[in-house]
Amino acid sequence: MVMLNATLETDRVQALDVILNAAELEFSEKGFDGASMKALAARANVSQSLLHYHFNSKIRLYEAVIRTRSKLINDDRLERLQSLDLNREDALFRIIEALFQPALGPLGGGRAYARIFAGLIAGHARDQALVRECYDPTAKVFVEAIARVLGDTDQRTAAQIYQFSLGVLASVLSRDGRAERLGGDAVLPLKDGALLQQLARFVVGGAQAIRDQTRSNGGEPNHENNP
Amino acid sequence: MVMLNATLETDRVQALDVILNAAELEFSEKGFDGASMKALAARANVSQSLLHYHFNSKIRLYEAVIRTRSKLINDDRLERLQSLDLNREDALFRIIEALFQPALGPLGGGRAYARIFAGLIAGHARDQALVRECYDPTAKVFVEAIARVLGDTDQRTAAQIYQFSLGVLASVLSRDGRAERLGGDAVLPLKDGALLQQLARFVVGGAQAIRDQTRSNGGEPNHENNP
DNA sequence: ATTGGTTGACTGATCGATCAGTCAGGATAA
DNA sequence: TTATCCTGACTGATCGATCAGTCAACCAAT
Repeated sequence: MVMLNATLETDRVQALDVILNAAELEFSEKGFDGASMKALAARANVSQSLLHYHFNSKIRLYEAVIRTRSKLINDDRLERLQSLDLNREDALFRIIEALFQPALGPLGGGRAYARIFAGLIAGHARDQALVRECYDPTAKVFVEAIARVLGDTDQRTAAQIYQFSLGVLASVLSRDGRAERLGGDAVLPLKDGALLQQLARFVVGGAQAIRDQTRSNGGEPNHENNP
Repeated sequence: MVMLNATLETDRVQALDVILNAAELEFSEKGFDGASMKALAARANVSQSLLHYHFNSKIRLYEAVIRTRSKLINDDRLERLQSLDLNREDALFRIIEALFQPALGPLGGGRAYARIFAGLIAGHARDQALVRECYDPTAKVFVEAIARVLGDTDQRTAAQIYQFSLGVLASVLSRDGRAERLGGDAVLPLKDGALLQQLARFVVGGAQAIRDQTRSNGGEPNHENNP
């Protein structure tokens, strides 16, 4: 009896999560417009009406998915960042790790959230306000950390490095075996740990290259064609 | 009379192009599923039936848009690549320029094709075969060029660098002012020329960082957790 | 030069299917 | 009872696609 009640209550509490998980999968595979509430409800084993009961509309459900997942990711990101010693030699590398790891790991929703994230990078008008709300605050913290670690690098350059980094991350998140395809016949995919190392190394190398160039130009990267 | 005929003939020849241009804009703004044949036809000032008359189906029209644009971009890419001296000091930088410039310039469809391209990076199952057909051949050429220029770098690593590079490109192509937003209040967007320099510098720095690390590990980047 | 047959470009009307969303009401626990 | 959770039945709108048919241009035969 107690167990039954507990189970029922657990089921009820989990009802929203079941929907959110199904929605995350559906939106990830089909995109917002491609996903249908009917298929989504079938995936969650609930009626389509229940989706509207809990989330009112398709776009609200979509936003809920992103808010939920982005909060998990960004909380993890900030926690990792705060535990870093920014004075260390490899501080930038650690910052990039802190930025990427939460998205790559199980907290990032595995493969489920990947294409949604990549879609957000694409910058659809529909998602702009949502990105502003869910990702900009954490992004600003990381941009400042990057600027500080890179020495006298200004915010603009740091923001660009951050933008580039997210692009690199997105290219890997929604991986479909293309790199392996292009690499040749018998190429095995990297394990996740090694992939993260490779990613961070690439970004750090790129960031330092930009930093060095900017410095040698006296802080003005676009000196050409300037009036 | 002659002029009238000429005008009519010109109009008829351009009809397909008008549709393709309208489709490119519509797909870019709304995505494949978000775009409707009705709105698309209205944009091209033709009847919806004409779209099916010329292209049979929505997906075929979508494929035609990508085939057309990707051919322009890739032909330009290969032409630039072939005119390079890969033995120069800055060969890698030039390769990346050859890879990015055609997508950033007017040949890349301006802003129109940007989000379609970014969407392809996202790796939707629908687009996989199309990417294979339209982009893989040129991609392989660039991967080989990167591998050669980086010295004794294997194809796998070069393919990864290529994948990262496309991610960086995509993050910039569908730009919505986020970098400027994150960079602070009074940040002006970079001019396109300077942006390309910044992009190429970042990628080259990242590529060299990966190359150096791979070399110091004896060509095996993922030495950890390996049985 | 005028006819008649043929083709290609194009459209309006309309199809069945599917879309997101609504609503009255059942089920259940407090 | 009251409140909350949930469903089946339903709606209007919109989707991509198909259809018969219009129109102008061309070609060949007279």
